[in-house]
Amino acid sequence: MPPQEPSRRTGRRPTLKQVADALGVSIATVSNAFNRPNQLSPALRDRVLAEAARHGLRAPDPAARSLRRGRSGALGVIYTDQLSYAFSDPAAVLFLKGVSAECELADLDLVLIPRSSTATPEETAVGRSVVDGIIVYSVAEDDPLLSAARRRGLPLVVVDQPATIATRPWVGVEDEIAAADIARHLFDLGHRRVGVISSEMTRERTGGPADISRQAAAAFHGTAARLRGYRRAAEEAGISWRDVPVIEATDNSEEQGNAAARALLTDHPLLTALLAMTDQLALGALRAAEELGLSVPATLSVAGFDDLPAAAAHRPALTTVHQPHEEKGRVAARILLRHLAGDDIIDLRRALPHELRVRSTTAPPSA
Amino acid sequence: MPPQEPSRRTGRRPTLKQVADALGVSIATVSNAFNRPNQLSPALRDRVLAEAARHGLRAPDPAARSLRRGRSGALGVIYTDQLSYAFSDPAAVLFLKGVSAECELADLDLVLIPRSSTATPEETAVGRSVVDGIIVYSVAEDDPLLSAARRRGLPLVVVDQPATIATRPWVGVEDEIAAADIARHLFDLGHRRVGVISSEMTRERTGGPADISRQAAAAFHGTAARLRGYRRAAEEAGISWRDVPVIEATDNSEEQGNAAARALLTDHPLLTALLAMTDQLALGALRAAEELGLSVPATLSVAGFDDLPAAAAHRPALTTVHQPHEEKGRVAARILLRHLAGDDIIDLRRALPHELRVRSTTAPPSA
DNA sequence: CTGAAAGCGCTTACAG
DNA sequence: CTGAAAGCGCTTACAG
Repeated sequence: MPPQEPSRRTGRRPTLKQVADALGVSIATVSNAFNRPNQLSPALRDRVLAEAARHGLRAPDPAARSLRRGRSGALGVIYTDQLSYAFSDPAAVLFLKGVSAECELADLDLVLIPRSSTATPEETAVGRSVVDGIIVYSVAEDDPLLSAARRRGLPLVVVDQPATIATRPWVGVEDEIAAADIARHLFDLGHRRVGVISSEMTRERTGGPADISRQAAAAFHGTAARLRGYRRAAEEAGISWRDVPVIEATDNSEEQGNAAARALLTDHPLLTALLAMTDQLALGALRAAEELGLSVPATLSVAGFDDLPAAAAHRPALTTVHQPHEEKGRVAARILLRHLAGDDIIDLRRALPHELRVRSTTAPPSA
Repeated sequence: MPPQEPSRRTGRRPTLKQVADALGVSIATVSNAFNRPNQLSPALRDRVLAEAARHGLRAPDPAARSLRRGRSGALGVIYTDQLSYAFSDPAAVLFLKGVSAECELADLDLVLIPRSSTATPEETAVGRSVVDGIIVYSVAEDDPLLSAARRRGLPLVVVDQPATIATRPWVGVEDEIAAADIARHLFDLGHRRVGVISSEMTRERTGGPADISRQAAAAFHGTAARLRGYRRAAEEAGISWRDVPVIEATDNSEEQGNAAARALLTDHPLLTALLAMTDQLALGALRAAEELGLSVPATLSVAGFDDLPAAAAHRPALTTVHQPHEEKGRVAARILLRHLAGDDIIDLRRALPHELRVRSTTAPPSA
């Protein structure tokens, strides 16, 4: 018995077959009119297209075409966190801008893949998206979404995480070196009592003071690498890492930076400088300093990481490490495209340059 | 002859059939193991899933599933401009945040559809995306992408444009009323010589002074409606619209606001207030005033529209009209979802509230 | 320049 | 609880 269920598609879309029947030609010819214009005479093509338009058919059905062709013309992106948070994260917005610019050039859709909010395993969402490859943006090493993406067997490019054997294509910045650079800047200025405002270390948000064992558990590559960089610079300056208080934020917001700075300054009133792991956190720390009546950089130095547009715009302008967020997005998309085209995977790794930007929130300690 | 072309799919994905054959069951059973767990015994389901995992099969092929089911589990968005510009537009970013939050709740992909950069008609991109419906965000009435989207026959919800008969579902703000409100605020303060910094009127960016005939050609609904609101308030205040100079920006950036303010102030040195059609433009005008040494609001009043986060954060804080950008995104997504579910189209229209926010950039004229 | 035929991988109502 | 069969709508290599 033929299954008689009605199509779920709203409004019953027209098909190539309807157009072919109306014209008395084969569906291959209708398909060719859309896909290989020079396979048929201009006159026939015009007739086919006119008839198709009359039926309200603008293009062959995308799902059927994707199935038959084996590719969809879309790139997927998965994000650290809930998808909607990405739009509150200026670095992510710049990154997506870069990705979208490349999609535009290649005429590819950009699919933002949410984390499933349902009770089903997080794997479902990433398993179901119609995409040719996935950009994994700043996702924790132990994220089930990442393993689901890997198991799906689609080409992947990992951004801001160390590449593993399973996913060679990679783009990022030398986080450890960059972090050491900015920490060294503070130590070179003469600071000895420095506090660190760290990003989240694991997917479970604990927050608060983070001792060495907590630091060792960091699953976010970026956090772990920057912490190592800070530590290296401290030890090179002859400062024991145990003497550097580290506080962990629960998300990348100014509010968290503000709260963390207050906590640090309360517990360690002698601190002369704050090393924030992102500009958002640094901007929050700056606000805390202002509210506390501490003048920056005279009484307190503050350094960030990222060089968001807001860093240079802030008064005083924030000393930070620049990284090319938008370019990172472009490069990630380009690598994925080359990967899809079958390029040799050896070349699919790119460390992007970073640069220390000394501005007005850092100075030698006054004490 | 069977076509022998190899599948284009990278890495030869495993299929339900392979798993079924390996186990000696039907592919229907494998499908059921994924889609209707309680259609088979737990023991068999476990065996099927284990075998599938062994083959590296996490989920049924998305394109085939979309074709067969007649729906894809994805929502599309098209934007006014090049897709990558959306990420430089704070209002668009907030809007997308709202859309993505709803996608997350409904476990749907969010597909950002680019404009084709190739020579092919702009219609190709929007014709090919695998989506169940499309959100048309702030697109000009005469945009070919909009007509392409309409012709595709997919459910559409139009945002920030007037709804036409062809696309009833609609979300937006009462632009004309909101614009009249803020203009009236200026006139009530006693301003008589007011200049307008307008957003683009048509898809072709001309820029520069815009006389009444140019204004009448405005194809962007938001621009046209706000202009009408300004005009109404001016005329209610007994001011002839002909005496109100209007300058048109070529994009929604602070740079354009700065340049437009300078041009306006150069040609009309007696202006006591500037009415900017967006906060971005207003922020640029504020910068121009600062660079020109005009004190705000003592010498010059400036008003915006949108109430971006940067408006309240600016010193002095910008007087503007608040509109709920993120909420607009949420509502657009919800309406589309209800539309897809077959809800009565009558209810699918929502005007969102706006609110005048008087802050510190407006005051009575000093002259 | 045009068409017949195979098949992309899946889901579903129904029979057993 | 499990399977046979139909068919979603299309594209392609090839024959004519």
